[in-house]
Amino acid sequence: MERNTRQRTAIRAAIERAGRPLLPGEVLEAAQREVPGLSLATVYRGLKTLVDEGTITPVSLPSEVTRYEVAGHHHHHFQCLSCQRVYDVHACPGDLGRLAPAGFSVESHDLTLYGRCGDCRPRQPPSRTAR
Amino acid sequence: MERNTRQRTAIRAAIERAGRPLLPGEVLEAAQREVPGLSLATVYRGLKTLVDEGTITPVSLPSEVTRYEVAGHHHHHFQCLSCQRVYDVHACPGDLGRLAPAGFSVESHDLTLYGRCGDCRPRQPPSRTAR
DNA sequence: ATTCTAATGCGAATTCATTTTCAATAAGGA
DNA sequence: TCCTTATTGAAAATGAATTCGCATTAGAAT
Repeated sequence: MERNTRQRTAIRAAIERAGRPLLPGEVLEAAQREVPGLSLATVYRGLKTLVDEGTITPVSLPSEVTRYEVAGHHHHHFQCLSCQRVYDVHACPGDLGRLAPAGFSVESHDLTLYGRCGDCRPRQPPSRTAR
Repeated sequence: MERNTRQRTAIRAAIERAGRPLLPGEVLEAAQREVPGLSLATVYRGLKTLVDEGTITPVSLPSEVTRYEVAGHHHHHFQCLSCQRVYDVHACPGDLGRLAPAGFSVESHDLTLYGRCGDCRPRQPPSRTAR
């Protein structure tokens, strides 16, 4: 039977706190604040368990290692071109079936936006007249 | 200086003929019809050269090995859930910047549709009355 | 408290796409 | 045709992510 260990709890908590998809390494770093000795192998084992029980879902973006986030409803992602972090986008263009070639049926879609996140976007420099 | 070898020509031709992004292995298989002894290492070398000279572009989809297709304008992709082949989608929902969280700036986007391609979609079964 | 065994930490081992090494081959200019 | 060297095939080597082996630890049921 499955046990509640400190490490697995820390892994789950790290992902819930983040509110965005985390890389295995990011999960390790975050969860180590709670369980210092935590190892990467245990993170992988924990991620697998949490995915199996439906608590979290894998998030795969082009050319990126799979991240993990709390399982939930359909949404998309935004990746910052500067810090590479991934954020949820709770909006969806919807009805994209019409874009597919004739004779093809569309069942789902993935959308990734790229740009600068709030932290990495350069602040609006003060205008000359505003000084 | 760069030489025109049979193998590199076959690699380029295979990608042009396909009209869709190909995996290195698919390029190998297709180009071997022209150059039977062709090796995968040479395919990788050829792909690199063709990317560098701007003839082809890499196509990366979530959880998928990078494919290659003839370089061209902005478009998206469709992956068949049955045969895993990838097709071009020459349509775009456009203006997705509004979907991003406030304070984020969007520079580009990737969209992948999933479903059944023309070859894999089950034919409309004849209706009972049509028999 | 005792017991059973799932879970962990660590390092070694895998996996698999891609790259490199190296001797042999073949473009293509002279 | 001859020569230089880019290119190739085959096999070995990489590199990075993920998994596994195993002795040890620690949940949690009794």
